[in-house]
Amino acid sequence: MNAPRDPEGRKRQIARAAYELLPEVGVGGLTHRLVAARAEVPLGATTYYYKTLDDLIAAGLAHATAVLLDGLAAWAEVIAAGADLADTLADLTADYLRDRPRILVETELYLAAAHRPGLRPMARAWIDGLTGILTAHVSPDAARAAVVFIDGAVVYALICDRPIDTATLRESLAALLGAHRTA
Amino acid sequence: MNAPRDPEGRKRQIARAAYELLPEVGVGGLTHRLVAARAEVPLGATTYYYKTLDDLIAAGLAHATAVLLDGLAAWAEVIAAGADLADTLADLTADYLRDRPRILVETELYLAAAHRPGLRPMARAWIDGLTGILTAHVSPDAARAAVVFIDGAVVYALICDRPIDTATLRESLAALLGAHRTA
Amino acid sequence: MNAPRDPEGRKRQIARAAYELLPEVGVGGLTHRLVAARAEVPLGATTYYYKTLDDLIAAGLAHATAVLLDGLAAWAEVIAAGADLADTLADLTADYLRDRPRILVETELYLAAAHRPGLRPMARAWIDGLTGILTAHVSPDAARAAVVFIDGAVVYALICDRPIDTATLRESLAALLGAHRTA
Amino acid sequence: MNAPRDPEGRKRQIARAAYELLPEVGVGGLTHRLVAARAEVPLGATTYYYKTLDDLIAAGLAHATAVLLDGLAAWAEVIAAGADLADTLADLTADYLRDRPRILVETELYLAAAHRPGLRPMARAWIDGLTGILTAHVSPDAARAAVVFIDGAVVYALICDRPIDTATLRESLAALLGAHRTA
DNA sequence: TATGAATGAGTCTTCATTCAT
DNA sequence: GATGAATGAAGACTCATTCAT
Repeated sequence: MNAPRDPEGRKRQIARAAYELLPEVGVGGLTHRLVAARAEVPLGATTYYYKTLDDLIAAGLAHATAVLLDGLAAWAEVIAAGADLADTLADLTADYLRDRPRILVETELYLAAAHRPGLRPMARAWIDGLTGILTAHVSPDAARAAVVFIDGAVVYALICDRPIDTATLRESLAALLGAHRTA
Repeated sequence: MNAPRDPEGRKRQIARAAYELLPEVGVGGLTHRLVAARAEVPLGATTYYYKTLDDLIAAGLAHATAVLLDGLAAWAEVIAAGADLADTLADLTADYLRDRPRILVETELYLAAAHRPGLRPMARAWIDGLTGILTAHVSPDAARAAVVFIDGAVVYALICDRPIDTATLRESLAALLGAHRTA
Repeated sequence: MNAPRDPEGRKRQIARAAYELLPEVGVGGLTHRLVAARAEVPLGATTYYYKTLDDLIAAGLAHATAVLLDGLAAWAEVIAAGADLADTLADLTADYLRDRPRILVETELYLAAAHRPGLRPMARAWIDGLTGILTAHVSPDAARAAVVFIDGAVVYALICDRPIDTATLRESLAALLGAHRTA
Repeated sequence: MNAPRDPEGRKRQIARAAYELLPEVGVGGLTHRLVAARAEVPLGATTYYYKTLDDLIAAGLAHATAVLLDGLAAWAEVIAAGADLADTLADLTADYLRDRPRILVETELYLAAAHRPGLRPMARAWIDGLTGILTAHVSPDAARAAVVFIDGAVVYALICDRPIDTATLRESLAALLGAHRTA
């Protein structure tokens, strides 16, 4: 599908395929063959562009991180737009929680990073990014508390089918953002 | 260590070895061989007692769940003892977050359950258990919000080396437990 | 199901289970476990009564042979009753060909006997038995030719779904029984 | 013997080894390892070219079928040459029955096809092929009867050490080819 | 006598990785 | 540069068989 004479594109295409597969098969289920098939490139291409399986996994997770950060940029805009912070954040979070592949891949990233320190900067990018955005409006502690709560809601959504509803999110986030104010 | 001809003990021994390995190698890294070596039983014993690798993983996670619930019973006692709820909970959580193998295995359980619905009841046991304990003191929504926050703190601790400090935990938990009061 | 205190019956029960399984899984698919499950006896019973898997297979095939010879006795009666030989034989054969498990197990027996000379007497029992019955009415050569044809019809039925029809059987058998007359 | 980097040849070589082993160990006794050793290729090569054991077995049986059909082509020529049909066919059959590996593998094919419908077309190739050849000279029913008889002689030869002698074959085949004439 | 536990050999199969082309 | 072939290690799993009880 992609001309062999576009190395950059090929490499991205492979990383993207790895990213797509992550929520489906998990980090432990990723293989060169699976990625090659999904990316519709020959098997050799996957090892050519990513020397080892770990590299390939890292590439998939890096792509995931990029997507997460893209999403974060959107959050930043909405939040900057100004309405009530807890409200806005609750809405954004509720939307996010409905995107199961995304929260799955985020959690895969976290757990992979827990086992391999090399991946931690990527995992922290989401946390730090969102914390940074919120810090424009509340204290760092409050911001971090909100982020922690949101990540708790993510894992909650993974196993409880029915995620926390928006109203509850709003109330909790309001409480957290309101606390620490004096800190 | 465990004499043959003690099927019950043997089976538990194997499950325990699987449990021990989970934080070290993750669900995806668990193999019959690894478990057999750790449990110091012949390879065949692992498949004799647990027909498939999935069974073996489930056994390890079930053991983990039992340990988590044990821990929860201790929490229940301390909480019942009566001091300020947010204080107590913050202390318990802070201790818990320092037990890296434990929070690793909890997260492994969550992610595994996310992929395999059959494991979800085990994953929910912790959440529901703690929620139940807290519901004796606060509204269900507040209880659940606190639990969500604690689980967020767990994944935070996994990748940020330095967990949330006790004071921040206390303040956040107090805010969450205090909110929802009217709900 | 069978009282442990009826060794003879137990042994027969196991052999019978092996026999039942043969058309389903073939000689190569027979295992102690499968037989134990089918016979509803503990695993140990299968190895207790039949030292080795080969013994167990032989027992199943011996049971099959006994069944085949029983069937042959019925044939002998019908044939002795007197109607036209080719007619009678064609009818009997047509019925037989419709009993797929039976012709499957007969062929399993043949092939197993082809590989293991020790089983050949059992395989020959059917051929020799039927030949003997027919020899009362036609020359040995004609009898044997008819038997050979019938066994050809058996393997034909195995793979062609639709067996040779009775009319064709009758005509062929009549021709074979009529030939060799001078021999 | 066969250089790597000749995929076609390699694949054929493996199929051929499987084919050679079939009369020796039977379908049930065929393993990747056995085939790899016989073909003098590494173990991985067998699974590289034939994804599953079933594929490997099918490949061996397909090779067998090809050999059978080759033999049939020779029969066609001899038969076309013209001498008395029953005579010719009896001679060809007698020769065939002396080739034990060949008749073993033919029977393995039949039985395997009995269990797995996917293999039936291969099993029928021989039957249909020979029937077709004979149909040029006699009625379809007569042709098929002769083929059935020949296959009966095959299984007979497998277990009776001494196959039917040529004279008897001739007489039986003559009778069968002569019958059905009016049909 | 009878049986469930136990095990080690052996099977299929998958895959990361290497390499010739 | 790119790729399909190639392979050896490793894994899950099955089972005949043995043996303590």
